[in-house]
Formats: sequence, C-alpha cells, structure tokens
Amino acid sequence: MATGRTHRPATRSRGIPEATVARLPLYLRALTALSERSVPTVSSEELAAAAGVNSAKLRKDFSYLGSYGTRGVGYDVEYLVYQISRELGLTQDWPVVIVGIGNLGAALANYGGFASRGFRVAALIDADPEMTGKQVAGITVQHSDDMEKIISENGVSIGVITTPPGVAQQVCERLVAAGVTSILNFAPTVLSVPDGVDVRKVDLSIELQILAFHEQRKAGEEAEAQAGAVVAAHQESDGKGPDGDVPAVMPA
Amino acid sequence: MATGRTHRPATRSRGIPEATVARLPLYLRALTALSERSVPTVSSEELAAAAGVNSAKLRKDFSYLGSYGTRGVGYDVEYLVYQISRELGLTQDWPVVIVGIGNLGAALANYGGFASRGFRVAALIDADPEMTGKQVAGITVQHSDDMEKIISENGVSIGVITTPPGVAQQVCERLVAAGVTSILNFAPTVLSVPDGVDVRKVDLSIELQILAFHEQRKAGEEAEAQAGAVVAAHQESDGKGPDGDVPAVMPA
DNA sequence: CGTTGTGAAATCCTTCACAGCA
DNA sequence: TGCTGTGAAGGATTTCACAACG
Repeated sequence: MATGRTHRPATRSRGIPEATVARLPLYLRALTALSERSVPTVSSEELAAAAGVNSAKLRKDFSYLGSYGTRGVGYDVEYLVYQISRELGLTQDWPVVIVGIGNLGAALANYGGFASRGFRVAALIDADPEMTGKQVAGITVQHSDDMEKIISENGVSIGVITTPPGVAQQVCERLVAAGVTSILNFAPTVLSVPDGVDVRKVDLSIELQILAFHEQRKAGEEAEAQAGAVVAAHQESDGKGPDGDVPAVMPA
Repeated sequence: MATGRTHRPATRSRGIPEATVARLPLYLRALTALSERSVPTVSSEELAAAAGVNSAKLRKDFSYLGSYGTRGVGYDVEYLVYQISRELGLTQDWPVVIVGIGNLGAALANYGGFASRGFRVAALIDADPEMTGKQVAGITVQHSDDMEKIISENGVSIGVITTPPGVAQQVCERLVAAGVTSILNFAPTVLSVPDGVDVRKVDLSIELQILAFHEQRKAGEEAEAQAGAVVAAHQESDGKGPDGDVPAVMPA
C-alpha cells in the first residue's frame, strides 16, 4: 500500500497543511458565489459562515497562503479567488479520463462540475466493446485497449475509476503505467499505487456506514436520555467531525 | 454552521474517535472478503495490509472496541465481522430515501453496495412530475409532495440528496422536519442543519481540486528536482472528508 | 475602531516500542 | 515464540486570545 512517506525535500517547502488544502476548494466556492454577486470584500467571519467553518480556522488557513487580507476591512473577493485558484493549480487545464462508463461513470461525465473549473473530460474509456463508439455526454466512448495511447496523446495526469471493484486495481496499474499520477477512485476497493501517485477515494457505502454509526448512537442515547442529558450535535461541515464524539452516556 | 458543542457527560464516555469510526467500514470490507474465502483468522499485519493502513493503527483502533484478538494468533474473522457490524449499527436495517433522481440519483439507486449491508432504498423521490411513477432500479419514483408521508411511513432516518445545488438546502430542511437525522449530501452546497443532525458530503469537484493541488506540486518539484530530491507520495486512503464545492456551476 | 495574522495552548490522531499473554 | 494491547512520545490540527495594523 504505498506508505506515503512524506519526505520533505530539504528546500524550503511551501508546506501547506493537508487539512488546509482540503478546505481551499470550499473557500473558493463561497468566494465565487460572492464574486458573482459582485460583492467586493468579505470578512473572515462572513466567509467562514458561507463555507461552514469557523473564522479562526479560516484565518489560519489563509495565513499559510500569505497575507492577503486588510486589517479592519477583510479580504478582497476577486483577489482571493485568484490566489486560491492559483494555489490549487486551477489556472491551468487538467485533462481527465473516466474509466468505466456504467451508470456512475456516465453520471459523472454528465456532471457539470467537471468543466466548470480547470477540469476537462478528455476521454471516456470502457472495456465493453458494446460501449465503444457510443456517445455519452457528447463524448465518444473509446475502448480500453487504447488506454495508453489516449493518456499519452492527451497528456492526462488525472484518472477517475468508476469500474466494478474486481477490475479497479488492474485499471489503476495501467493508468499509472501510462503516466497518470493522480487517481480518484469510486470503486469500493483499496488501490495499491507506487510512491508519487496520489489516490483519493469516494465511497458511498463507507459514508453510509459512518452515518449509521452515529444514527445508532443517537437512538441509544434517546432511550437513555433522562433529564439533564445533553444530546450532542454533529455538524461535520468539513472533513472530519470537528466536535468529534457523542456523549454516549455509558450506563452500567 | 451549527457549532456542535460537545458536552462531555461526567460519566466515562464510550468515545470511539471519529477517525477510528471512519476506518471501521474499511476493516469490515476486508474482513468480509476474508470471510468469503473462509479464512478463519487474520493477524493485524495482514488485515492492515488488506485495508490499506498500518498495523499499529489498526490495533489501536480495535482497542477502542475491546479486546477481540488472541495474542500470538490474531483475530477471529467471523467474530470481528460481527463485532464491527454491531458497532456500526449494521445488524439492523436502515431504510434510506434518495431525493433527486437525475443521472447521479439513478446511478446510486442502481448501485449494489446499498442493499448489501444493512441499507435498503425505501423510496426514490423527485420533484419533476415527469419522473413520478417511472421505475428506476425496480423502484417507483414518487413525487416530492409526498416526502413527509414517505419518510414517516417508512421510518426513514437517513436521506441522500442528489438534487441540483440550488434546491439542496430546502430539500434538506424538509427531510429534517420530517424526521431525517442523517444526511449524505452529493450536491455541491454547504448544508445548514440543526444540532443533532449529521451531514456528510461527497463532492467530486473538491476531490479533483485536491488532486490538482498535489499534481501541480509534483510538476513543480520535478522541475526543481536535482539529484537526491525525494518526491513525496500521498496515499490518502481514507477520508477525511468529503466537502462540497463546485465553482459556481449555474445549474440549468 | 474593526479585523487580520499569529504565537501559544489545547485537542486530536498516529506512531513507537515493548510488556504481557496465549 | 509470535502477536496483541497499550502507555507514552511525537505530529498534526484546531482553538484561543490578543497584539498589530489599516
């Protein structure tokens, strides 16, 4: 499993914390909405509210990028949009391939969020000869035999896997061998990749199971809840659950 | 924002760390695969490899559940499957509604992973009268006018939102008002919910943006990379969290 | 003034390393 | 002997609280 040794190069690395990186897209979206409403400046408090985080965290996050605010005033919306976009690498175009054009792959291909900022669906790939040549979201599906050629000709470095779990690992290996270094995995499988390759995963059933855990706990508490028991709330706006646990009044 | 203050009751709380909870489904999946191959026992090292984590973390995680292993031997697969399932609340059935039957909603309805483990699609709901009565994944789509009735009659406590972002918040509010206390949000929006309601988000474009960030950095490092520089690998198996963003996609 | 930027404290999570048990 | 379970150390992240500054 790709250990994720994060050797920091000796050179003064930018070192933006991973947790911060994961929130930058949230800020960017909130800022883009403000920009469209022609709001010129915004305070950390307001922006934090729009992004669903608290303002101290937001200011700390921005402090890793630089000093882009004005004391007593707030942040210039347009300027911040630009700075965050640049930091995230969205000022350039990222061609993406989607491998596995079933229900989910097709849904993603049709998803507008792709093209909107920096990402472009360069190709749709499927192993089923029946699919080859079909149009999905205005793009012609190509056969997986040509995967290597497609990737190198389009300069693709980001791949999305929406195949059945059984073939996800081999698809992953072919993608990596062909030059892909970032993978977004929708298949419910743990992918092994060599160092230098990033994998992020999206897994419906894991998310549901996490919800079920908390749901079960709420039910238990409710039953035990006598006067004075405090029911906790979970707003996990951002990645983790901030407030973490739930009381879970331990009976005997 | 809904701050979720977590009052800790005076009693010793069960307190399984959120990070651990997020990994339990991974362990469960690996264990289920072993179980299907009739493997009787497994060591922390083997199981950790299958789940994509390191063994110390796995043992620490399990230590929060109890002492379910045998020193010198390992863990009994069947027993662990049961214990984790119970901990996650998967020994009971969770009826789920999906709201918004577009491409993505339909893909999720067809997704096998739902039924497999404790979750059952109790209803599909859409606001478009054209959709009402249509069959998707063998289930008849119902109109959103009946949302409250559907939820209460089926005892639904988990809702999945796959609507366009513009209506996600109001759908969320109706779900909550009708009794839903856990929401899985696929719409690129920050949802506000009252205390006591859990929200988890799955957002394609956020994940892509995080990948783009690292991708950009790799490109930069590569350019600077002289002999001896080590390129970092990121295997972020599991999740932090889904977040939500799309740069202002004006949905049609 | 009002708001940012940030050291310092507090909290949460991961990793180490080894005692203890089957 | 081999592997679990876990204190303790080490990191990472969040929160606090306030000095600095436009």
